[in-house]
Amino acid sequence: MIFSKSCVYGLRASIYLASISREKYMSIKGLSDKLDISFHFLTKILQELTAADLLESMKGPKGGVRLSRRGSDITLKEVVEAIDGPAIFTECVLGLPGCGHEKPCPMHDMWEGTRDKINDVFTTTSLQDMSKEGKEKDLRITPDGKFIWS
Amino acid sequence: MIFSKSCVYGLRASIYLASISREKYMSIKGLSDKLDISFHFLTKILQELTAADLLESMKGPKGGVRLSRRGSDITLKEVVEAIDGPAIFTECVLGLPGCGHEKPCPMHDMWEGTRDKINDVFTTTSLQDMSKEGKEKDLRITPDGKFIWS
DNA sequence: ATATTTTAAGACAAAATTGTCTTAATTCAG
DNA sequence: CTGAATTAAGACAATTTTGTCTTAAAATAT
Repeated sequence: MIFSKSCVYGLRASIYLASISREKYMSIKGLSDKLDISFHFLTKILQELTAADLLESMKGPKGGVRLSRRGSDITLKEVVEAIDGPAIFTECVLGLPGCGHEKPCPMHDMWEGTRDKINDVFTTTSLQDMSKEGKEKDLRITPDGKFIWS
Repeated sequence: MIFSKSCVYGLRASIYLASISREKYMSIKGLSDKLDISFHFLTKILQELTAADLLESMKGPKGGVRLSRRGSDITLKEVVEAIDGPAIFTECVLGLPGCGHEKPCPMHDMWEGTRDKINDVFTTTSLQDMSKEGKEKDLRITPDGKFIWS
């Protein structure tokens, strides 16, 4: 899998959050029900996004999480980096430290262009782009078909 | 990391094998020393490549492993698929089963082009391409600088 | 034939990831 | 102020990945 499960869950949750009002907080329990993800596990993942200042959280009744900025202003790359780190956007395929233009590995040249493309699409795509796409076309963001955007 | 460690080790080993004579078998011990990979772990990985008919193995003195076809005729994709499976070349970023043109997820369109590009470069690049690149330019395929192609 | 070298196979251990649970801290409602 | 709802934090368990070790099987050389 290209991203860890944590990262996929983080993407699903943040894309969904971009589809609802940013005024109110949404409870993690509500999110975990909606997205069919274990509540406690999702809590831990969202804490990472909160620590990365992509989400804001609030305790107590009426508490929950919400995007800290407009969905149009948060890129998919930011979410991925907050959870899986920057490796996918920067790292050598063979995992060689310091691999780069100066000191490449044999796969460097064939991979660099593709890696840059991955970086590009994740940098230029916002959470809002994804939530809009999903909501307008009524696409699912969970394995089962039960998910609804409303 | 984009590929599992097993997969990276398998790539390093098969690229190296493409740089030497296909007549003789190279012992896994020799490979593991050269590539600085645990002997037993590498053995298991190479068994997967042998099971996938990318390598041939021979027991006993003078035994070892060698490419089962010319290095120019084995793609990087075959090696990756034999170890990590086809997911990276086919799978949805959000991990949704059945995600595709018919039944996409919100990320499908933005990802498909990049995924196809990954598929392309791994399909059109052979083990020989990589070993030639590495040998001619004397590039490393291990983290330390001790590796030598000769 | 026998001993040596080497891969094959699989049990086992360690580490990382994924998932669960409990307790504490904070916020809101009455 | 008190109680209920909710996130924060971290201990713990399960699973997967990574790595090690032992024994068996096969091939070579003498």
